[in-house]
Amino acid sequence: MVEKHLNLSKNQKIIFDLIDKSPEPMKAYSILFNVQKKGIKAPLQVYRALDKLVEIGKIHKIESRNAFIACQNSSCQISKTTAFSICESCEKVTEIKDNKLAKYLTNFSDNTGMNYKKYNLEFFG
Amino acid sequence: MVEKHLNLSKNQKIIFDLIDKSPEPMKAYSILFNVQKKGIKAPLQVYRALDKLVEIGKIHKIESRNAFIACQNSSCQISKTTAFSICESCEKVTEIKDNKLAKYLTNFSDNTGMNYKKYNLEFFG
DNA sequence: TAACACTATGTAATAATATAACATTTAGAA
DNA sequence: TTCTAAATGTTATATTATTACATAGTGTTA
Repeated sequence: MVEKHLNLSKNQKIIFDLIDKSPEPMKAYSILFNVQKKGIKAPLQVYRALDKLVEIGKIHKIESRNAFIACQNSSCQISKTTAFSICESCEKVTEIKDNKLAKYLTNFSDNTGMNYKKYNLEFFG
Repeated sequence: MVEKHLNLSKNQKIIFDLIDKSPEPMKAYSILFNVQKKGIKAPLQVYRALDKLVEIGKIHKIESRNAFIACQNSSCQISKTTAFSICESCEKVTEIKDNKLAKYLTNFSDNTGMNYKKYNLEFFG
């Protein structure tokens, strides 16, 4: 796991480490508040690192919460297919790793015959 | 279809009609701009109507776009299970009505054995 | 009808989330 | 070294959403 973010830049490392340690999804301005002591002063610095981390699959955005969570897949890749369970009482979010579900959704064809290599699924309960 | 929004209030009707006529998802402030001539002046009036319309299932929020679309299911109900396809080039959004998909996801159990009566799925392509 | 509860509305102010524009620096490849 | 792409720093601003408080309508029921 040491090489996990060898190729991350300084700001990206700082922000990834913070999100990775957090037990719950973090919001951008909460991240900003927490990294100000490390010299990251502006929202844009946070959003740029978040964009990059999402792009390379090290974190995911929980769209319904505008919050970010570290990828919980140990062999973390550029992942365009994501699924989460979200507790509506406690706001705990867990990434769902289920190969059958992933296969089912990746192979899903809509009524036009189109299928999709990218999706985001959020379960609530 | 006449009784479709008999029980909607004035603001809810105005805003539902606008979204229903739109060929694409509408954002809250675009809605606001479009209904100002009808006397709806403030964001909160829009958000309150949107909240209610989502709650009763007449519209859905596309979370990844912060935009709202009319329910495309003719027998529109309080719907807690939603699936959409989103074109990343043209931003066209279509609601997916697929009973097998709905059944699969409604019956899905995660590794804790938990299953979920509510979900939102967004496909991108 | 009157009293009540519930839903909806109006208005102002502000909070929270996100991006545009521009200048500079760093890291790696050629 | 030179070049290029990626990353950073900074200010300002755009976009999305909520808080707080006052008022009005709607339906129920005593």
